[in-house]
Amino acid sequence: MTHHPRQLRLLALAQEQGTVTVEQLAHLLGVTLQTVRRDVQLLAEEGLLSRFHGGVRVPGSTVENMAHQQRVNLNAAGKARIAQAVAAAVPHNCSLLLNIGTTTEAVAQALGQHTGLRVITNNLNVARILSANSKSEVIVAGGVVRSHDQGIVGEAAVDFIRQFKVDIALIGISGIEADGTLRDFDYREVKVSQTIMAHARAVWLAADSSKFNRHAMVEVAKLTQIDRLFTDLAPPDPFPALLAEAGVRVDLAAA
Amino acid sequence: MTHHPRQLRLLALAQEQGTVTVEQLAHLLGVTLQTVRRDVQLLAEEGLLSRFHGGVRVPGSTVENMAHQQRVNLNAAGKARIAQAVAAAVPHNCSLLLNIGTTTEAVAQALGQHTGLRVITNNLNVARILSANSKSEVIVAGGVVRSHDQGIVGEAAVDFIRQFKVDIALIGISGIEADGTLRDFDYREVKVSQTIMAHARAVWLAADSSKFNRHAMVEVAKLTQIDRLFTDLAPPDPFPALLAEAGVRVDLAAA
DNA sequence: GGATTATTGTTCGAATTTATTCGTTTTATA
DNA sequence: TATAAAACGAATAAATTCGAACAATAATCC
Repeated sequence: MTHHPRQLRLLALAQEQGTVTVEQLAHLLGVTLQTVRRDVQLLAEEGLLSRFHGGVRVPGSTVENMAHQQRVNLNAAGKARIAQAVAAAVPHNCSLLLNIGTTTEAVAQALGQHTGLRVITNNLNVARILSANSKSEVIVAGGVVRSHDQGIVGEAAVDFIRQFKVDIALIGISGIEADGTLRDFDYREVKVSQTIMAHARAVWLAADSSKFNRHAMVEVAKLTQIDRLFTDLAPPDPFPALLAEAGVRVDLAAA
Repeated sequence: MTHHPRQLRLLALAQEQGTVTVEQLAHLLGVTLQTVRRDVQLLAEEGLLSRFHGGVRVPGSTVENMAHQQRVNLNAAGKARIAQAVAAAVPHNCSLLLNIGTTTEAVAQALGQHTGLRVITNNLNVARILSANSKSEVIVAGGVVRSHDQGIVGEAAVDFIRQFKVDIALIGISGIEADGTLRDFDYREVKVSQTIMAHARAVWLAADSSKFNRHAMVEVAKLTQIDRLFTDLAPPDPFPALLAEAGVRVDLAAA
């Protein structure tokens, strides 16, 4: 006798939301609190869930990636819309390079239904999300794992990525400045991102509205190197002019 | 005796819908609940269906994703004890290679408090677990991600690992046979494991009691290549003699 | 055609699951 | 720290589902 479908739905809900209250679960599943508690107890005993007073969370979400989880939640709705737009633009059976960033992770999630993709990434979260989709092949770059965001950086990652040439590079970024430069915080990550861009036939940038005029130290690239920009709100001045001048096609994933 | 057409239709319906209740099936097939139950019992015994209270599901639709989690729970207590023993034997500030396997994941968990470790792995779960511990450096091998267990296999991973030479290789394995061979199921994973062993000054094997006399296809190594074995129960005959002959030091992590 | 076997439907007690109630434990707030 | 509110888990009753036994029907064989 295997799990009841309701229990699987419960697990899926927990996976989706990260944490869910017992009350939410009872409402979403259409059963009483007590039934939810029974299911939760069972699933927790099997190690499929961790529970806390009032609800459950996916197991193994330590304090460490909570900081990361919170970043994921920053403008989550906007990122999800961007991710949907990107996914809609990505054809089946093509090759992709994805770099580090919560936006690219959202895109990975949205690419779950694609078939025949070949995805190369230096982001362990992207690898984990996409490898659950057995219809696509996931290749992860080797190198040192950065603890705070599970990103792989360093010379080894750069060398690894140099082996490939893909259809589309999908880049997330920390900030876009008014002078038309894309910037990031970590020097090593910048090296990887530059390599990714150099080894793709097209470069797409996914950046939610909070990235405009946000300052970061290290220059990754110029806007002119970008082919398409996916964002959730119309960029503020002076970016529309800059983008037009750089020949960047802008895809607005509005609410 | 082959299957009744009705049973084939039942299977098709289950495939279509993912999950179906017994009642739905009775209605759709135009037979009584009892007949459906008889069919369902038969098909479930043949492994063609998984049943739950009230209905059935195709085996391995949603459940497949949980397979890994469930394997983690197999003899979880034994694995945890082994992991503690291994962690106690690993000195601080040393370099390690960890391969794929739920036991090595348990070890990774147990190594969380060590400082100054340098860990190289082809297991994304190990990387995730250990990268949360910022006092150690985690290096992940590059290559194709195997979806069912987040392991990295293939030529790229082998090449990557060849760059290093570490103090200790910690190996998990699928089965240990009575002829003194260590075996695994996936040919590509075997290649990685062999490379890991070749690039370490000492080879430690972590294997819970269920691995003895368990059959797997591909030979990874001989017992003679192992320096230490960590297990949770005294090995059955003829392994004590074999281990002594091979000069393997056995560490028993008993309850 | 008649006897035998296999399959399906019916009935009913056993087992499982769910909802309700209530005392206990945990968490939040003054 | 004391108090109130919320969440938890145990117990029980109601509802649902399961499986076994047996009768009815269909299929097969001589």
